[in-house]
Amino acid sequence: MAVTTNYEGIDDMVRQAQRPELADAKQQGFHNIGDASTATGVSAKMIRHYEGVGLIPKASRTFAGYRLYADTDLHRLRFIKRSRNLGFSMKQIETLLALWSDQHRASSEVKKLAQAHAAELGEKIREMQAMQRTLIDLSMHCRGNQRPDCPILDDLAG
Amino acid sequence: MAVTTNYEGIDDMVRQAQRPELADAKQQGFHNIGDASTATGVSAKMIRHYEGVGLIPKASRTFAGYRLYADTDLHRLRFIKRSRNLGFSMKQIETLLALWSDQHRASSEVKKLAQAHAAELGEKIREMQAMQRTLIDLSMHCRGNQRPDCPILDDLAG
DNA sequence: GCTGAGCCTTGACCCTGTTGGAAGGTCAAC
DNA sequence: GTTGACCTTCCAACAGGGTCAAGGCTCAGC
Repeated sequence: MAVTTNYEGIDDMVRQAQRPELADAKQQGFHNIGDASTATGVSAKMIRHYEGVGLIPKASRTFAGYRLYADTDLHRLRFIKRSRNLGFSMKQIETLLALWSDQHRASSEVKKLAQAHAAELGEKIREMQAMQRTLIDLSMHCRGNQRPDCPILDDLAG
Repeated sequence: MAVTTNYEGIDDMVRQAQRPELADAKQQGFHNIGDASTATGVSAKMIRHYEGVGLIPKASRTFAGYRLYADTDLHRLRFIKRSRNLGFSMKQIETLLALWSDQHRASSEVKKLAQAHAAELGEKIREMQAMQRTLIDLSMHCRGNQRPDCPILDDLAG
């Protein structure tokens, strides 16, 4: 079927140049998804998800289809992980990543984002504290014994 | 097709006894879903949802299929609404409703649930406060000007 | 009594945001 | 050859919000 002669191994060489074997890639400093996961603390599941929603670039693949990650990718994943630990949403992290990649960003933009998020947190904290205060208050007025009368339920019932 | 003679209006009377017209039902003190929604502050959408997940019993219907709610149903909806305002989860509310309906419950059970929820809230509040403190701390060290150097991003990057 | 306008309700479906899990198949390594 | 890691795809959770087409209800006008 081939029009030109195929020297043995040529196809393999071409393929390998584009889509390496896993062992070769690892020797060149790449990581598969499992290694990337343990190295960053981000689950493999979430790494795939982040790729799906565009938070990280599409990973290159081995010939067999395994994802490959360079050190810069791990760096990015750790950035995401730390941002999530601070409670930033995916959308906010998207912005943070863009600002991080932009060498000419103004630090005021980052500061504004961080402060806005801190304010959001403060709002939620206040709401939850109000709930907590009400619950504690109701509990204090409930004897909590074997009797059925209960001010907590009475309050919920109106 | 009918085996027996049908006196005029018999069918209507039977039907109406089981599945009334909306106007008749309203005159008897029932409410359609829109009225129930405005009376309780629970959206019609969520009333249907609560019925779907079994939090409230299946509503009776008019002949045309409209849901009908008695005052006891509104009472139950208000109970749910107040519980949600205090941050109880659906599962917790299910338990609260069961306790509410149980005339022989011990108030200690309700108190335990309320205190457990208050403790959960406290845990979340502490987490969010830690996030907030870190964010404020980082922001204080960021000049927030036109220069690109930013301790916030530096920290996120590790 | 009839018709149309303008609401209201119905069920079904998709979307939010983040993560876990399961199924069914392929690959690598021991 | 077996086992574990990885692949994709689909489903689930939470507590709702939004939208759609189809049909019911009410009231004004004729």
